Amino acid sequence: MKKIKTRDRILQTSLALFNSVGEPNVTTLLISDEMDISPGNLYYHFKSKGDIVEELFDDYERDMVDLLAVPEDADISLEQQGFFLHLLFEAVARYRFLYQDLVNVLSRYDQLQVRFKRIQKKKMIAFKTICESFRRQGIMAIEPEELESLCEQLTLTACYWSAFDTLSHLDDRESVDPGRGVYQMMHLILPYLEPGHREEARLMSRDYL
Amino acid sequence: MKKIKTRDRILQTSLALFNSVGEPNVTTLLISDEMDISPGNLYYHFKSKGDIVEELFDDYERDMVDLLAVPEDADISLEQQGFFLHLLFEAVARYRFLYQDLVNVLSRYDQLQVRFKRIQKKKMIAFKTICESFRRQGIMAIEPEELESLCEQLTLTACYWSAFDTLSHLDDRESVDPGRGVYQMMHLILPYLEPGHREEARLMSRDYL
DNA sequence: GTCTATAACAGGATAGAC
DNA sequence: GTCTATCCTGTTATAGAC
Repeated sequence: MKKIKTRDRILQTSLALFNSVGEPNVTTLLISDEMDISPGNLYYHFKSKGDIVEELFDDYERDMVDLLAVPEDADISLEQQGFFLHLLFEAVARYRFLYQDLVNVLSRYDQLQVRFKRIQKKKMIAFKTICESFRRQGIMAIEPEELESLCEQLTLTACYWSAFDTLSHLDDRESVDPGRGVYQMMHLILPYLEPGHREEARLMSRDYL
Repeated sequence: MKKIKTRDRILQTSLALFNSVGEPNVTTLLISDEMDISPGNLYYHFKSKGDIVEELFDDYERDMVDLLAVPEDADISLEQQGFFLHLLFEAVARYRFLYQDLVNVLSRYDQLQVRFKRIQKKKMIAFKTICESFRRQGIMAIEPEELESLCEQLTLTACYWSAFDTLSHLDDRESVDPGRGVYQMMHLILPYLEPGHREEARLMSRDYL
């Protein structure tokens, strides 16, 4: 029953508010208000709002780098891939404020831009590695040109699905179900799987609905 | 050689600035400065910045409604579909400021939210209509479940491709090439086409690169 | 570490002269 | 229609007491 340090509570509260009403709409005053501390106290722990955003981005980056370290020449199963996608969508959902106002946020904190792009590239490479593994195992049959286009599509979808989903289905930004995203990603891959494995993957995808 | 009315120049300049640096980063002062008029003059023509955004949105909505009026039971060719996609991406690129900071913009002008969602739905229906037409003509073979997922994917891609593309490839937001987007959309459809037509579509898609 | 008060500033918007 | 000057508000950030 340890009590959480104020500094950490600020990060926690900020993340929650950013995700629910959008980073640009969250003022330092709103954060301190929500926590029942004074604005001055907030500025004792962080020298600017940007610092809070950056520290949250650090966390995001760490999570992503860990997750995207896909082994180069392992045999990845369809099931493992489903699990991977699940974790990926969860991570994205945890920091969805970044994605919801991506261009805006990156334009105001431009040190983040390079780092974000680097992560995007890592994602794309991870997808490629997985597909290559599938191909080696005879699970997938795909031409190089299609592979390129598929991986771009997977990266785009991983990036924007949650924003798209909240936009079209509900009006509150509180809860996001990663399942639909995983389902959608699997359906992108499906057509390129060998007929036998395709059925297996289709059945698996339905579990995520 | 008629001279353009100030009111229209404001709309024009605003759109250009919104697209290039993002709507939230454009102040009314920046707009008037760019046009070499006074801020007061701007407010003579529009009672608020929001009004400018709304009027631009009106244009966008009109363009979209026109474009998305796809005839229910016509036989649509692959070529017509390519042309349709081309026009769609051009329209989206013209108003890309909306998409780049979608959640943010829609949260600040909430009258737009409903209208935007309505357009999104229209897009999805247009894609469905086209696919149904392909199926009737024996160009496409697809299960209902995949059709649903494909149309969602097409809608998502139409929405976010340009933002994604500018993010990953260049650093300036001035010019957007709609071609890559069309190519990518075609490659989403490709796997569901009948083998004969698939080759035709693949060749066609390359023209857009 | 936390508070209150307030400075400093930016952006949206208005008033009134020309 | 257009200008200059100015107000108002919200937001970031700091100073100094407790």
